[in-house]
Amino acid sequence: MTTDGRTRRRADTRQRLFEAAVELIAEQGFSATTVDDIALRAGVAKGTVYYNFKSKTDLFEELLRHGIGLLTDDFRAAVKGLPPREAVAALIRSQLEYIRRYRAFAQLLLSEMWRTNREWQQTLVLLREQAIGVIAETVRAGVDSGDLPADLDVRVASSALFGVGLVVAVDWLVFTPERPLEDVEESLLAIVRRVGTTT
Amino acid sequence: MTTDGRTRRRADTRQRLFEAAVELIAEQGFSATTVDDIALRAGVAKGTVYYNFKSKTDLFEELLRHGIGLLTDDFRAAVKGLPPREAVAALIRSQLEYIRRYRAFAQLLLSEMWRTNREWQQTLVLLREQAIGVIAETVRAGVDSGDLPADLDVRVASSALFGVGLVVAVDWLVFTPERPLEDVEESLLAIVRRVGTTT
Amino acid sequence: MTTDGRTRRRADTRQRLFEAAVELIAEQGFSATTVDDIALRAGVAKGTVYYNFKSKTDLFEELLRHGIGLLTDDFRAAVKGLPPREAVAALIRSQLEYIRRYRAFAQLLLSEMWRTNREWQQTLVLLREQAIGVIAETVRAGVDSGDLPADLDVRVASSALFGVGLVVAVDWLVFTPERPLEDVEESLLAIVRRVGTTT
Amino acid sequence: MTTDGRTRRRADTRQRLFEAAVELIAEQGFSATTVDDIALRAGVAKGTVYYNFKSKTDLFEELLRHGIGLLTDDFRAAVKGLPPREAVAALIRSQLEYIRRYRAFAQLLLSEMWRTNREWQQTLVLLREQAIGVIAETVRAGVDSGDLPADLDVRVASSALFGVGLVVAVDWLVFTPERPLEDVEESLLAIVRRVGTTT
DNA sequence: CATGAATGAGGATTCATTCAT
DNA sequence: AATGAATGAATCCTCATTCAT
Repeated sequence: MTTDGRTRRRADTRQRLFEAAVELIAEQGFSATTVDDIALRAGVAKGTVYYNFKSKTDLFEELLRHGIGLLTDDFRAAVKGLPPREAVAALIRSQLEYIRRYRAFAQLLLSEMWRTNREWQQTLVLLREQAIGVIAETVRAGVDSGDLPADLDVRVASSALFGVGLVVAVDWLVFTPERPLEDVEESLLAIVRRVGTTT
Repeated sequence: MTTDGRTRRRADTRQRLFEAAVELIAEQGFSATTVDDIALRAGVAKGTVYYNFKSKTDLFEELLRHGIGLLTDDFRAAVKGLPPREAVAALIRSQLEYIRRYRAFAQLLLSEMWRTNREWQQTLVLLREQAIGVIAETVRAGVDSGDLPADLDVRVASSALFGVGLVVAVDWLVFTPERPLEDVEESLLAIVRRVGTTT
Repeated sequence: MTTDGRTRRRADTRQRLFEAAVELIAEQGFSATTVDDIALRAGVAKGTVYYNFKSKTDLFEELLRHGIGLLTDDFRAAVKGLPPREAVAALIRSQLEYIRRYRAFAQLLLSEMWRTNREWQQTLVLLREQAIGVIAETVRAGVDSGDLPADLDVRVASSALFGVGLVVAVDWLVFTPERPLEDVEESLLAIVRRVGTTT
Repeated sequence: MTTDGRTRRRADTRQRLFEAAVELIAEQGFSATTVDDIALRAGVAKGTVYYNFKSKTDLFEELLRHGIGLLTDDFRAAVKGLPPREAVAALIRSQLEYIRRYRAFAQLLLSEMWRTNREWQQTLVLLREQAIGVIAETVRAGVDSGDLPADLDVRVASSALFGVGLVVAVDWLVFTPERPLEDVEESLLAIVRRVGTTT
């Protein structure tokens, strides 16, 4: 049908724009990436970017929403039905796999997450809450079940877990991509176990 | 003497420009920060920026050099004469204190360190080597002395240590600045010890 | 019949587009009014504008033709069979009523009539001639019949009459719409009588 | 002195930009006039426009302020110390001379004054008040002195006087510039006297 | 040593127009 | 008869850089 055809065409275009934008912004940052670059890499005319998004900033915010949405979904799927101890390991694995798959998006997050005073800061903080929320639920379950120490600050620990996972994974992919994922996973697990028992 | 007066005045101006630039770039990123912004915050005329630096990029590179130079100096001072085990702890403490003091610079590093394709990438990688080099020397000494496991990948471990310290400290200062430094230090030490014994 | 249905539908659409365009152009001017705006206010898709008119300029020119055509018709109907003196009064009344009814179109005329260098200037000057022509015929009849002074410059007087009627009426509708039409009519008549006797 | 030199240079540039902008906007309207056009005609680089004005709209608003300021000054100078009857005549003469001298600005006013919904509408209405205010003072003095009928609506009469003067003068300059100013002045005076005695 | 007016290349955004459905 | 996704030229605006003072 006409409507479907049009809808699909438009959705395709948006997807292409997302992909082009993620890569470029990961490499160069938001401001250094031009709308021309994005359109060129997506293979559409510049005007098409504006037909599909209100502005460059809008495109970026939707991108953040989309990317963190996927990560949050992965997190939820990973912990589903697992006992606390295994759930934490599953989250780490899930995060690593996500970052390996969407490396550009992860780089971009790493660059923007601890900035302040950017237009999309509010959006980003909210999205961060969302992703860290899933980790926090898992950690809390661990605390409740006695698998993790009762005095653990759930918020702080979840935030740190997220951040450490992000740097370690990105550092891996950027500087020593030949290391196997399992190796990195092992290091991260060691960190978590340790943190769990001391803080 | 006149020359001295001028030299001092100029050094002052440069310092003011450094400080203004660091803060702004930490908040908004390099591209989003304008030379006008920098001059305004430093309280000088725009032309003065160009009287003191060849270009905006040049200012930024000198900034990186200056900032990482200080950090490297701190690292060296911290480990001086210490046995391996204590030296690692001293590095962590030193990094935390540095970041608490030059928080904006740390945010800026966190944002730029894992980017690719930026003009100053080469400079930054070199500077990173410099700082991580000090950590690596210490870790290697630990391996040699048997305080750290013989199969530890020194390069990887040092890089991770640097990255984890950076992200944990910045996350701390941005999201839970009320936590005492000792608390954060404790968490980082736990991580390091654990990593040391497993990887 | 199908054809009739289509024709009527099309005529409807054109009328809706005219109305939307007149209002918007009166408010903001031709250049500041976008085809998107027009389509939106008319409640049709953008493509529909181009299905019905060759271009934005074409729509505007047809609009001018249509609007001034109506005015000229009103003028002709108003003076039909009247003696010169009453005919001038009838023209004024007619112009006022027209402007009250098509206020947006009048504003638009006021804005465009004394411009130069616009694409449709030629069209507009022609249309202006047409409307002023009717006034001029009436004035000339008055001169011929001795009701108006023999040395009156018919062209100049008619042009001024038209212009003064336009500003006074629009000023009335924009700034003091509560004034009754008769009041405004009275002022205009006073002007005309006077001008008639002096120029 | 340096500061003076700079200040003067800048003021010169602004003046050149004003002159270029007035002419172009009078011919084509605000939206149809590009900043490139303005810069080109003023003989400066495009960036200079933005160094001197916040935006194209800002330039236009300052232009309106400047132009109507001059007119208001002329009005005040014209009526200074004159008895009511002569003062009105002086105002008309003053307005005509102003329009002859700044014809482009007058055309521009005629085009924008009765629009609605433009960004600078508020500014323009205020400026209009300012100019009409001087006329109103004079008219009121005439009413008070008995030179003008007691039941005259001062606001309405002043507004109409201003509008009629504007349209008659512009019509004159656009369509019959060979007519001598005195001729036009005579017509306007006739109008005013008549209006004065009837409304 | 410092200034700030001016520049122009470059980047974000708009919008009339086209065209496949 | 109508639609709306896509286009790209035109436009507004920004900003690093220069230079005369």
